[in-house]
Formats: sequence, structure tokens, C-alpha cells
Amino acid sequence: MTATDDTGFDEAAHDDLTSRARIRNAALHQFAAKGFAGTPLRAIASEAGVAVGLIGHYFRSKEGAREGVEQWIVGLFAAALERADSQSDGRVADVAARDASVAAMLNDNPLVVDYLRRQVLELPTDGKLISRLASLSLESVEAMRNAGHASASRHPVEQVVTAMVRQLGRLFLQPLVDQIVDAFPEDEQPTKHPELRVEVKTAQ
Amino acid sequence: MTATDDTGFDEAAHDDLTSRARIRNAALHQFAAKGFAGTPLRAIASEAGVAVGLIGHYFRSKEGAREGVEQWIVGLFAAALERADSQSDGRVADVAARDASVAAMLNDNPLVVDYLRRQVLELPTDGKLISRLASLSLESVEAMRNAGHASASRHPVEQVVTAMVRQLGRLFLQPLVDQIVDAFPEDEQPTKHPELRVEVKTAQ
DNA sequence: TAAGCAGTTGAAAGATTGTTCAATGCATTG
DNA sequence: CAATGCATTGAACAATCTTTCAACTGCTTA
Repeated sequence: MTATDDTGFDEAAHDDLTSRARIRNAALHQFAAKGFAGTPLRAIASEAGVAVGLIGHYFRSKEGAREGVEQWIVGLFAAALERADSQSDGRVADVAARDASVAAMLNDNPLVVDYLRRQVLELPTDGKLISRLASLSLESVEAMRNAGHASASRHPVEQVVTAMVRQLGRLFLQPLVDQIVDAFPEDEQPTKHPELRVEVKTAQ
Repeated sequence: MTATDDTGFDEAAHDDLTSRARIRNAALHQFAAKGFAGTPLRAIASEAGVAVGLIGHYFRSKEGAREGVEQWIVGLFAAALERADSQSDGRVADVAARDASVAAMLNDNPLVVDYLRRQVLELPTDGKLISRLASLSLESVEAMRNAGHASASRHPVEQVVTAMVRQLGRLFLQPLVDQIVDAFPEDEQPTKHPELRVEVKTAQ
């Protein structure tokens, strides 16, 4: 009766979460793991421990389920930014504080990172989620500008690109490093996987 | 009768290429654009200008078509490396020459980059293609070691990781930069998209 | 010409998919 | 208790997918 779970995904919260939340979590997990086109609704229903029909009840369609997932992710980012502000002395947090807050959120939600990675590399899709996060980041930058926490001379779009790519780029590329290292026999691997640094060379 | 082609993919070579090659090219294009699960065999057949059945004839199955594509890609990399050697004065080319040769090949085959981007960042798939390319790169590094063209003190696996990630990482992340920039209205965008630099910080 | 063969076709079969919907359980309210 | 409403189910449906295969083409060979 319980959903088969060879995925290692957290199932302990099954009892406490509403069906709607479990469906959203399962969709996030499946989309991140197998991609949107690669996940049948039945797989989501199975992981969430519900019937297929319930997905159509809460979210209108499969596309609606994707929208629900992305809305939730946008909320996570917004909450992380607000948290940084509320814990700051002044009315607006500085760059480092916001970076740390978002980094902590991403660290707590590795599936969000996996989902974003896919979303970014799948260029065909309109990339609406990235647009939304970019808007969020722009507001953040402008708030810091007004508070005198960010350089007012640099182009605001450049600041957004720098902030997002520096943060996400390292996370997106890490699997590549791991895959390459894992391609070698264990006794040839270095003890510690190399770390990445992604820099944005602002346009000359 | 001719396949509809709103994709902008090169169709001029249709006449000169064998059906098998056209199927392989179409599969590469479709997989890179829509993903493996997102591409029906009919789309490949349509772009290649053949009947669906012919795909099953040349490649055993859809999975077989993927294998055919990846085998071809591995061949491209191997050829690029050999080309660097043959154009070198000594018996073995140095790092820069090999980098340039592979970079030129990737520049001539942007669809290969798109395909690799998907393949690499998809953790679920076994990542066999990356393993093969890593092996290829290792041979390359060892050849250069023997020729005295590469540092013999650094860990060989680290050298492979550095070479691959520096080269591919920038290409993989560029769409992220473009997506973010395009998320803003045109009059706010900088004239030139920012460029990326990806560095591998070798393990401490 | 007849026979054979590789290349190619497209219809058919069988499996899987997203969506819909009548029916059930289970509370809460009148 | 009766009735109303929401949560949930799972079968049914239509569409689409992959795979298979008998048949057709054009060409080479005996």
C-alpha cells in the first residue's frame, strides 16, 4: 500500500503533510530526477501515496503541477530574502547577508537545486522561473542600492547576473566534477573532490 | 513530402548523407532540444525525412539511437585530439594545442554542446558518456606527461577534471547568463552579455 | 528474365500517457 | 438523523508512444 521508495526521498513527513503538499514534493522530486517529460503522473501519485485523480483535483493538469512547484520555489527565495532583512540591524540587509540566507535555503533544499539545474539547461522551455527569480534578485539589488549597500556605479543587470551565476553556477557544475571523478577507479581518485569557482567577467 | 523544418537545423546536407547519418543527426538535434524522453521517434523520422520503421532498422530501439549518437560524439572528441597531434611538430601535442582543437570541434558542432549539457547535468542517467570522455581525456593527459608537456607532480585525475570542467563549464553556464539577461526589458540590458570564467580550485 | 538482397515504407499491435468522471468515504452542519 | 460538501479513489477513455513486420522498391547477379 505504501509507495515503493527506492529513491531515498524523505518519506517520514508523509503523515504530517497534506496530500497537496506531498504531491508538490513528489512532483519536485520527480521533475528534478527524471525531467518534466520523463515523469508520468502515476509516478508522482505513487511517491505521494495518492491516486492519480487527486493530482488533477489540486492542480488542473500536469502543467499545473509544474506551476505549483515553481510557485513554491519562488516563495522559498522570497522567504530567504525577507529572513535576511529581518535578522539585519538596519532595515535592509547587505549583500553578504542575503547571499548567506539564500545559500542556507538552497543547502536545506537540495532538490530545489536539482530542479533549477534542469530548468536552466532546458533552454526550449520559456524559462519563466528564471525570469521570476531574476526579478526577485533585481528588487533585492535595488533595495540595497537605496540603502547604500551596493555599488551604484555598476549596471544593475550586471549585478543580478553576477549574484545569481556565482551562486548557482558552482552548484550546477558540481555534478559534472563528481561525475568525472567517479569515472575513475576508487584508488585513483583524490581524497577530496576538487572545488569550483565561477566568476563573471563583466562585459568590457 | 519534405520534412517540415521550422527548427533552423541544417537541411542542405540531406542529399549527400545516408539515411543512417540523417537519422543520427536528427536524433542528436531532437535530444539536445527536447530531451530524450521529450522526443518521439516520429519527430526524429520526420526531421530525417524517413519512415519511423527505418530508425528501428538501423538502431535497434530508441535507446539504441541514443547509443548511436553518443558513439558518434565520442568519435568527434577522439578525432579532435588526433588532429591536434598530427598538426604538432613533436609526436604529441601540448595542452594548449589540444584545448584549441577540441574547442574548434565544439564550435563547429554547437548541437554537441547542447547535447552534452543535458547529458552531463542529468544525474539519473548512468553518465556513461562522461565516463568515456573522461577516459579519453586521461589518455590525453598521460600522453602529454610522457612527452613532458604536462606537470608530473599534480594528480592526473585532477588534471582531467580541470581540463574538462574549464572547457565545458563555461559553455554549459552561458545559457544561464543569457536567460537572466533576457529576463529584463531590452533597454535595460547591457550591450554585451557578460562572459564567464570557470576555475577549478584543486583540493587542498 | 528470374532470383535475391539491401533499403525503405507505413499500417498494426500493444503499452503508456494525461485527463475525465461517477462513485465512495467522511466529516460537519442543519 | 438527514443533508451538504469536501477529500479521495480508481476505472475508463482518447491520444500518443515504441516496436514489430509484411510488403514494396530498385538494383545486382545468376
